[in-house]
Amino acid sequence: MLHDPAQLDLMFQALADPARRHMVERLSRGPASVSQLAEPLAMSLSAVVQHLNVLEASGLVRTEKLGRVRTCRIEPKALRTAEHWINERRLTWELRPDRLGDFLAKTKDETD
Amino acid sequence: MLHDPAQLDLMFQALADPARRHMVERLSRGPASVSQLAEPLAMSLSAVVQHLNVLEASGLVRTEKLGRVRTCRIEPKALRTAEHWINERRLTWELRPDRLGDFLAKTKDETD
DNA sequence: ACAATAGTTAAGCAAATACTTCAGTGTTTG
DNA sequence: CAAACACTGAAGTATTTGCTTAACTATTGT
Repeated sequence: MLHDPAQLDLMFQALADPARRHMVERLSRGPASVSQLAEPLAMSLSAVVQHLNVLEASGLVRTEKLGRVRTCRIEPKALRTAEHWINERRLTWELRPDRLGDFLAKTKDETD
Repeated sequence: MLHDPAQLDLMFQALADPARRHMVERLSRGPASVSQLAEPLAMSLSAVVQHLNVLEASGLVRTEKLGRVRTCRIEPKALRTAEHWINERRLTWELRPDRLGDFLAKTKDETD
């Protein structure tokens, strides 16, 4: 389960845009067509398709075309990969011997 | 604990570059100076400073100057914010009533 | 068959990125 | 005090991004 730098580039880049995060957010509540994804966004359908291609290239979203409708869904495994990369760095820091005290204090009374 | 879109933009954008992830990775193992961060990277010190400014603007890294040395350290709270945004979307998807079966099956035998 | 629907593709453009080099600014050290 | 050190900032440049419009390709409904 090694982290491929190129895929991380694509995933974080994909998540760095508010329109694309909006699309991911929508898809987290269930599959949707391109037009459904486009509907709440203030931009052309063409722009939405381009964003969708970025998401698909990153692996965060998978799409499938049936007839004239392209149905999009989230790929939880990819989300998990991005999540995991961040989590590893955070824990490496928080579990350092000299920081462990701070960490335990924080997790105890959940002031964080 | 609402997610500020602009900050998420900056954080994911910051993480979308391999050099900046390398710097975060280094910093997760402990604080470092600018030159120490630059040492393993094949680019000018000036470029590294620019990357560092991106990281600092995103809130992922905090720096402090003492004498002529700028010491950089990771900001775990910011990492957690990014991590949390992804985690929320993934769980929203995985805990959908109609998907719950799949999710439970997967977490049970850890095939994932 | 015809029109409406759903999406795709290409071209073009302004703005943002990821560097470079070069010329500084303070800060230690000998 | 002078040289080395650790950055810092500005300017320039090539590439990438995030759109737009417009023309096009399939499907589906009447």
